[in-house]
Amino acid sequence: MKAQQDQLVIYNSLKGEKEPFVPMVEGKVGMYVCGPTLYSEPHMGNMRTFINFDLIYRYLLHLGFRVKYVRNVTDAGHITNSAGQEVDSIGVAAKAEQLQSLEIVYKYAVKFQELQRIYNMLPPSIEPTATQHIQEQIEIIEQIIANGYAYEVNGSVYFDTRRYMQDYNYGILSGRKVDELENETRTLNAQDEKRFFADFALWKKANPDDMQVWRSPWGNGNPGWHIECTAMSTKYLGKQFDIHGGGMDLKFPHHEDEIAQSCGSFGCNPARYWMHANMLNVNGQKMSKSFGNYFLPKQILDGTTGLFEKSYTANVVRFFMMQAHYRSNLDFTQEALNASEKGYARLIEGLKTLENLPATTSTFDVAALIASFYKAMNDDFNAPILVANLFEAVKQINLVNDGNAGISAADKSELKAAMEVFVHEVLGLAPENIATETRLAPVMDLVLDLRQQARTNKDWTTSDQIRDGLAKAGIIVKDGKEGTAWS
RNA sequence: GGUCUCAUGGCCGAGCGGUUAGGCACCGGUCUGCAAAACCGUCUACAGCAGUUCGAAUCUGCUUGAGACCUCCA
Repeated sequence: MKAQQDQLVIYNSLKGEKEPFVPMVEGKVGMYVCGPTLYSEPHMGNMRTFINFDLIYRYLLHLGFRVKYVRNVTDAGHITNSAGQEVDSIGVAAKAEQLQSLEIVYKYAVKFQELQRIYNMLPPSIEPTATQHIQEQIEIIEQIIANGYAYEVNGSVYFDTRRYMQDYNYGILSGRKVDELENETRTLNAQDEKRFFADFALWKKANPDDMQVWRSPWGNGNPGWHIECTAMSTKYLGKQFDIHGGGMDLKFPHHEDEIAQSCGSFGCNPARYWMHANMLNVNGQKMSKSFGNYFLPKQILDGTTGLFEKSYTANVVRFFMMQAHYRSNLDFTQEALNASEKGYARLIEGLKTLENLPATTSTFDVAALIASFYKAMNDDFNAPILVANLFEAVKQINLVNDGNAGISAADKSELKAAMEVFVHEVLGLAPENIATETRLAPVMDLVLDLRQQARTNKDWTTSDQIRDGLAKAGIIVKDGKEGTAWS
């Protein structure tokens, strides 16, 4: 695996190009990913980012890296809404549901955990929350002030962007230049307090109706939106670590400000590789709460999105996502989902067929095929290419199955092992639940036996009655050369 | 308005100067009581216009269209 580790290339948003991945400590990876804000149930778009980083995490683990994967949970914070007003989203949700902030957070945290299980995401090494790290945030703010890159005004603390720009490059990640940023003349509460429009809050003085308030050297208040990630990534991964990830939409201002905070307090960019996952689209537009074009991850499983005629399993949804690169937009359409459903079935069938293949002599290069799996993933986690290569394997498997190709016993077991690893462990497609099948099998044997009797007697009415009845129950009967199968 | 990204066959999507990516649909075939499913085969596209090159989906310029960010967002 060491050899494969050395082949890994990652697209670094910081430089805008792919580069060989060289971890700070050989064989180890520190990775931080911005998690959800728990004021509502994460929608499918949110999930795509987490599923993509789950893929990345899984492949790093497969390569043998010891990965420390930290993904935070935002359960506090003073933030601004689309109208430019300061709103504590969690507080708003809490008031709307007549609950305390912590109840809201916990409620959605439980849902998020459930979704992670359903979509077969590996739990991160640590899932720290903002409210558990108020002290750490305060300490970093103090350090930034001490270094001269922040100032206090009336119980709030702001990052001094102009001062910072004398020593560092603000905009290094997003490519933004401050003098090109439009100086919006919005009437923000904080506008008067800021020395410069591009300054951002590190600490906000409490409002009278705030549901959550913390004590600080500057009085009661709330931490700014960006500082929690700096505090938690530093605490668990150090002042500098290997990979920082998140959604594309966090690039600016969130990640830009994280860099500023780290440079402003410790003098270094927190991460060596910045990775950004692209958005999930519905009808060509980003899925988001504000557009209202979102649906929940569970709705697609029970067919209640209102967008699609039928439901899809979590594996199909995940497979669908794996067929697009993490840096590309992905359009969620029924036709595409149906295509994935069938493609997924073909892949899994191929895997089953492989097990029962007769061993002869190999007529195709199994080693090269397996190498192609690695080559795809080593090229910036190119899952779509991996999937294409897996289908190439399926094609060969079917050819062997039809007697038009051959595979040796040794190659067969190697291919089987490799495919199972890439399908289940790397792509994270959960093995189908065989427990249900095991329990149902005797019943199905009986039913299909009765149907076979009817067919032998050319009693097509009874035969089709059984077939259609099972179809209604979601069980598809397949008549083949060697008997009848079901699924 | 500023910054940036993208435009690929019926659909979804890889592609990073020279190989039919792949999946689904369609069509043809094998199988089948009929179906379905499965399997095999077929389908050779790169928004438009110029340019660079022996050669461009791939590089450059312009045009048109779409999207993201600039404000909470994964």
